[in-house]
Amino acid sequence: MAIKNWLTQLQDNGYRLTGARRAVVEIIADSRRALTPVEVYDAARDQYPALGLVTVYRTLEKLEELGLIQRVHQPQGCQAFITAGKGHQHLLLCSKCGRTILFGGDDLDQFIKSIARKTGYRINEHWLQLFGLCENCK
Amino acid sequence: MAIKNWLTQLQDNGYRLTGARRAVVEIIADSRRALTPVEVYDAARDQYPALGLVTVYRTLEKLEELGLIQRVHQPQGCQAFITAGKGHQHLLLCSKCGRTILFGGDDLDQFIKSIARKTGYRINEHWLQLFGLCENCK
DNA sequence: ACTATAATTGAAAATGATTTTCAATATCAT
DNA sequence: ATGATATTGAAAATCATTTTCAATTATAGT
Repeated sequence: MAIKNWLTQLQDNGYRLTGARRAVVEIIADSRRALTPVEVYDAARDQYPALGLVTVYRTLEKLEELGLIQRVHQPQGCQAFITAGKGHQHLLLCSKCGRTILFGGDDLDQFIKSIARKTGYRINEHWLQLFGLCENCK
Repeated sequence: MAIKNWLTQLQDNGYRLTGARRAVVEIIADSRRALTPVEVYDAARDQYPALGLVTVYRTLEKLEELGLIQRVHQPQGCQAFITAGKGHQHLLLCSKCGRTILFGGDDLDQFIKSIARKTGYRINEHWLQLFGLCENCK
């Protein structure tokens, strides 16, 4: 029931609940693939036909700001979004069907610490994505 | 002397050597920051004023195809390029000045294998970027 | 060196994605 | 219910990228 929760969060942060937002949230909160704004637009119009693409952009912006979705960077382009999950998460994407798994990754800490030591950088953000074939597609 | 080498590689792959290409290669081969097409365009015109932005796009395309540069995905956008280096490399970017370090990362193998086991995916590509502050900026 | 051929060029136009503007509409605290 | 104000979608504006095309230029063969 991520949908209810997301809607509540929008409201708690001073945003109004509208049909357009409900439709966008329903599509993206439940998706197990990263979706582009246009894909969200097309899917959400089944439920809310008056929806405008501009509103999709604006809603995605707010959901990202609240940390509910994250941008997914792929070889073909970087304008797709997917659920952010709790805490820091990494992505594993199927390059054939797009199905995506989120997984935690604090196991990386050791690795990152050693890079920081070697380079002298203070590392404060990292960003890992894995690509491959899921069980169905391989 | 990466420049000479890059030019040779272009030629060896059947591409002609032109002033425009020389200028683009000189800028990007030596940069320690990721550059957008427009940044390359502006910088390269010092040396070759007749250069067109279209040619920058086309040259970057070829350099990427030859594996000499790689696309850099950043929070602000994904259209910047930087030297690819040899073998598989990861990026460490300074979020303030943009200075970028490339480092190898086969230390990740263990981590990736365990994810593959847990998820059932066959993982064939990965992609890690670290962000932080370099020694000067921190 | 010279020539013929095909690759390459830059300008302009076309495309595609995203953002801005704006008047009409819908939400929600009262 | 009402009114203040956030939100909406359409159209226009903007911005990055790609395509088209005629002119130019690199290079292989002479």
